[in-house]
Amino acid sequence: MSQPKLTLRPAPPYDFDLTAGYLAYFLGRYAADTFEDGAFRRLLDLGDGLALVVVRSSGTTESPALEVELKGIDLDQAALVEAERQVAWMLGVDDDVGSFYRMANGDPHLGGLVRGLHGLHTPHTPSVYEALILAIIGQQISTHVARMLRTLLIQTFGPSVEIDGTTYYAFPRPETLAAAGVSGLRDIKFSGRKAEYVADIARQVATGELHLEGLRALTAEEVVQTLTVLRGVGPWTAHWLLIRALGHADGFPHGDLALQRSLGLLVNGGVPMAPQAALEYSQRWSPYRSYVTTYLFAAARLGRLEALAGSAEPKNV
DNA sequence: GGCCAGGTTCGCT
DNA sequence: AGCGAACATGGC
Repeated sequence: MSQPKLTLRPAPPYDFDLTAGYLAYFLGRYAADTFEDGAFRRLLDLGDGLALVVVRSSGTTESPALEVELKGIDLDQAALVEAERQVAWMLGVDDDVGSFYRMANGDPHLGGLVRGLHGLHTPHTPSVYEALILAIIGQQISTHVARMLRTLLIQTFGPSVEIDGTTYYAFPRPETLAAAGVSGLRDIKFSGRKAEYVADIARQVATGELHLEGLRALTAEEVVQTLTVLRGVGPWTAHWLLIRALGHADGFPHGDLALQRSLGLLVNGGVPMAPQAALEYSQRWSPYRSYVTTYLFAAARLGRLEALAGSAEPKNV
């Protein structure tokens, strides 16, 4: 059993604790991702086999370095390269926050938000498919319930392996979810509607009818157009994927309740902004709205948003 | 128990 | 086009 190691050098500034923490929703464990005791762990499904990646920081925010360990299987060179690519993508190591910071520092509301989260990069899901399934699960339900459903999905249908006494789960393959079908998903407490959406998309991906990775070649507008054709996918989900799966810089899910509240705290005297008002207001942050969204969610999850609340008068909504 | 929660679809004007 | 209601589930 080989245990290759490699080093990643993220684009500074890069705060590993913040970025990996955000990926795990600052809860230590979230779905297939864990970040505990300074180590980010995730079981990757490389097609040929499963590989547990363990990542730790060996640098600083201004001079970042990550040590990556691969455990659990004998990896050939191609799998090694693929695992490295996926980890780097997940942890946003190539994400360059410099131009966003320059914009934010000239903005009356973003300065404090950005300073408190210095070095947070946007993390990504390994596949577009994973982000899509996770996003649909998260629609309209509380973050707590969403977390429960996501964990249940992964632990029921995800490929797993036991390493050093701990069981790790990779994200379920589309053919597994397609086979589970609506009834299999209903068994793990999905609503009928969510079960239909997820089973249908999994089936389309499994058959090759839907090629989600192909979205990487498209513009943001084309991505939204393509995705919203799918049943169960609206503007919120499409924009969420721009940010979390595709690494676009200017996604903005203005239909998001939490985003409307966060924005209200930041710029609207605590009054949540209506979706259209939020969208219009956000134009001034283009083309960096994905970063604004990520930083707002990070601040909210860390309970820091109230401290940043501006004194601006409520705008008409 | 009733109400709400990090939307989307469907059926009405 | 735009608006309201239904959808289903767990937690407070």
